[in-house]
Amino acid sequence: MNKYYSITELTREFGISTRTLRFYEDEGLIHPERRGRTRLFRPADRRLIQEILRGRRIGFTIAEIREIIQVYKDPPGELGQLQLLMSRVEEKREELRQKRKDIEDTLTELDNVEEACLTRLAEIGVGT
Amino acid sequence: MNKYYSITELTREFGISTRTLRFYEDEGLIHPERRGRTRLFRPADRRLIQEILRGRRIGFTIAEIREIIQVYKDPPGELGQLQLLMSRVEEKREELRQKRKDIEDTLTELDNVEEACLTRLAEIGVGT
DNA sequence: ACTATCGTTGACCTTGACGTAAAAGTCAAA
DNA sequence: TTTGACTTTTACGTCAAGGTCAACGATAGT
Repeated sequence: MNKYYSITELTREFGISTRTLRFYEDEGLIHPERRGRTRLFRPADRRLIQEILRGRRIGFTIAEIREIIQVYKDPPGELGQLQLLMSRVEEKREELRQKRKDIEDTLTELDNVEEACLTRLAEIGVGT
Repeated sequence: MNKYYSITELTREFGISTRTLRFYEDEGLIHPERRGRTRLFRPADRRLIQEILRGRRIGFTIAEIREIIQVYKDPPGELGQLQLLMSRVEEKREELRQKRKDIEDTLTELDNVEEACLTRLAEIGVGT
């Protein structure tokens, strides 16, 4: 009893549009099955979509996401390709570490904003 | 002796184009001084640009960045505005925390990719 | 005087990631 | 059988964030 998800089922779950999922298929990120013309998504497709959306949230482009998926599907066998891949992976990691630091800095900045707001609220609250 | 930075000085430092800085001025993010028509950037402008770029790296839109700058320049005095601001800040924080988690998950995933690469390299190395 | 380098404005162009609308097929419930 | 909810494809539209190009001014070096 292989479970299938319909397209709208998934759009509801993930808060995206059908256009987005069809677009991702056009872009070669996903390959749902078909019954006639209708798309049928299996659990594996669903998990892949989750990963795509995670990539999207952290700012990867469609092309980058496609590349990552490719690597998972069939990792390069040739030496030069492997070395190239590893150096690109290292680049990405550095980028992500920078991004994480940016986020942490911004989070503490938001702490300050919040504190300033609370102070202000207290002032106003006292004044009335 | 108030130091000034020229536009190209900053583009070189930050790896962006003059178009980008002029665009940011058009968008009201920065307000460099002028001598005639030429823009003169002061250290404060430079620091602001750094923060703008940090916002950009973590995926904030121009509009969001402008909003944040606004809050810093003059925090709202009215109660309702303050409460609105605080709830929006809380939203952003949640978004950033999610993003941070996404990044951490992806970083460990990249660890795995790298390891797989190394294994593969060893195989190839041994095979030849 | 000529050339380089750096600066300006203004206008249109491009790219990514979808949105939206048209026209039509499928299937279940009332 | 008609309505409603779902699905499809094709195709043009949009929006953000700049890129690119033209035409020009100021300044410095040779």
